[in-house]
Amino acid sequence: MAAVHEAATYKDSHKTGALRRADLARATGCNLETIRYYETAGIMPPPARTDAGHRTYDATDVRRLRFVLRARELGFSLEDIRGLLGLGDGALRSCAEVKEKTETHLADVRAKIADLQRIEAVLSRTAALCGGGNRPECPVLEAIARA
Amino acid sequence: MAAVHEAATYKDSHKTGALRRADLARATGCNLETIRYYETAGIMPPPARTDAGHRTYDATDVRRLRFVLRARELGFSLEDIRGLLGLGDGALRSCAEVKEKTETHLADVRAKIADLQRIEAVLSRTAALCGGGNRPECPVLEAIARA
DNA sequence: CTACGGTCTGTAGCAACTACAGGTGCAAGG
DNA sequence: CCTTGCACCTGTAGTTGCTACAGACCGTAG
Repeated sequence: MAAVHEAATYKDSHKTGALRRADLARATGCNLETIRYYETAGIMPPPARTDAGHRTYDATDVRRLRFVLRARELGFSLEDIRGLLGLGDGALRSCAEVKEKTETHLADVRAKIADLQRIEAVLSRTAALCGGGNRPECPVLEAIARA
Repeated sequence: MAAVHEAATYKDSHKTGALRRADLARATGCNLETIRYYETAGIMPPPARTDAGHRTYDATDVRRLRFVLRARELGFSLEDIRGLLGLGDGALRSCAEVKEKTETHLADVRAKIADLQRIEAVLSRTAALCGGGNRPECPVLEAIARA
């Protein structure tokens, strides 16, 4: 009675609260096409469809997609995430795997930070060489070449 | 006369000291196929060829490729590198461009470091939650979900 | 009834390589 | 002389994680 603006706008065949692909995208901040991509990539399950073949999502999908996007932000690969989502594994064994994956990934992240810090040092030293003056040769290029 | 092991092993048509693709790869640590890729990508110039069509390189190519690989290690894109290699520009204008590119890139690197440090903090906090015990639910997954 | 917007599918494109298939050339060993 | 075996040639497909487009449908509002 109260839900006038939600009612009967998208076929009777799904209950109130069902989301279209664009709704899921808006709800999560995910790109529209990425949702379909995640489906083919086995990250999101094949959703229910309306009679017309349109995908419908619910709150569970929103939670799952938010989890995925967050894990991506943290730098986990889709492969990792497939593991984290634990496709039909026993919970106890999974838990150890999750911890291992997290720690492996943490080590990767730390290594990457160290790399970038070395790079940062080289670049900032290098950029400082060029005072913007009109020297005959570019000290930046020479620094890179000579590294 | 003295250069027995180098002499006449790879056609007379090139001088002593000419390098084959594999030699260039070895001299620079670059992957064999990447050299060809850099050629099509406009990073390395099309090299001279033997009568049989085999590519030949020299010391200039070694220097150029080393420069490219070093710049890649520092995180410059191929696009950037094309710019750094300055395709036929005047040197003075180029120099300012090099400085600008370097500083832009430096800012990118710093931003990436900051991102990764945030990620590192989240991951290490998260991993610490799981003591390896046999809790019913995985605290790592919940931490990611709830972020 | 028609226009417009959302959805559907499949496919191509991006970076920056990497790798393989199928063909040729070339030098040395038997 | 022939064969073996390697290095090289080309073109093309695969990788990761998306993003975007074309062309066809559907469904609702005016």
